[in-house]
Amino acid sequence: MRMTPQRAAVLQAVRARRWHPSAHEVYDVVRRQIPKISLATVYRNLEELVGAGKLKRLQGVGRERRYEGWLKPHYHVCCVECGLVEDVDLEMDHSVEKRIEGLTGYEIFDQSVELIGLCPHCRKTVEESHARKS
Amino acid sequence: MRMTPQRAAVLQAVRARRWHPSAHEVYDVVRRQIPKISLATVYRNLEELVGAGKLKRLQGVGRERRYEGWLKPHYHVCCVECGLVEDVDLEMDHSVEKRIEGLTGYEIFDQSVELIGLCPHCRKTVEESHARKS
DNA sequence: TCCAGAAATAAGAATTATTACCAGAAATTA
DNA sequence: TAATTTCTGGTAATAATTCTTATTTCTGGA
Ligand SMILES: [Mn+2]
Ligand SMILES: [Mn+2]
Ligand SMILES: [Zn+2]
Ligand SMILES: [Zn+2]
Repeated sequence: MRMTPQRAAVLQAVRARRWHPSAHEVYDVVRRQIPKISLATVYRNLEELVGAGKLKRLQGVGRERRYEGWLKPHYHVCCVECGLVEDVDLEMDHSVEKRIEGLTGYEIFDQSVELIGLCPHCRKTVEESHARKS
Repeated sequence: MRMTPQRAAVLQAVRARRWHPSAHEVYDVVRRQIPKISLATVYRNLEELVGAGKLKRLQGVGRERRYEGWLKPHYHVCCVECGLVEDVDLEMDHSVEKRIEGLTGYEIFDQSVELIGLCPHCRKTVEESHARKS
């Protein structure tokens, strides 16, 4: 796999922050650097970088596919209200993997854990609207 | 929410087996009972049943949205090779939820855990192709 | 250095999954 | 019964992703 300017820009855009951009969001970022880049090139390179193990694909929260530059396994918290998906910097517990390998006969090599709830901001909003009703 | 024949058939189709059907797969099943049912009705009712807490939506593995009739929280094993998603009947560990609530300020009320790997069948296929190469 | 693939690109068409819309049917209410 | 509400089937529209094709860029050997 050649490292073209387009491909490098895509990789860097996803790695940049701890962020989980969709293809279109990556496109918007990369376009500032390479204005003529095609959306199809972004899609293609995202998938190729996943294939090469340089990016991960997020288990779909929401409609679009999202990508991940932080390769270390980690938990995600997802807000059902605003759609935010944030990383949690906490050592992951892998003990369940072994147990499930024995139970199912699968060979497990990764784990995707999303904690579903309300972010601090939406929590406030929801509590206020409850108070208004009662 | 009225329980119309269409809605009941959709609910029953998802509950039937421990399976994770897409809207179109539900459509194919329900159509045998109600041949004139519209695909839009299936989509609409699936979402309404999720809203009413009678079905759950699966965190997207693959491109279509999948639905779940087994409401008890449980682990899923996903095969990267063939796309199979299976239930694991094992009591879930909820201890991490509390820890993450404290850490992030989120209010967590659900958890979605997918164990990514190879199903017993694909495992065999992959091992054989490795042997052939060497 | 020049050339012949091979690999990658931009642009846009096509495909797929989902949602929106609407007119009429069915159920509910007064 | 008549008015109102809810739901349905059919179809059009939208959004995300993939495919196609002509063109450009790169690489390794003559
Ligand atoms: Mn992450
Ligand atoms: Mn399940
Ligand atoms: Zn939020
Ligand atoms: Zn498999």
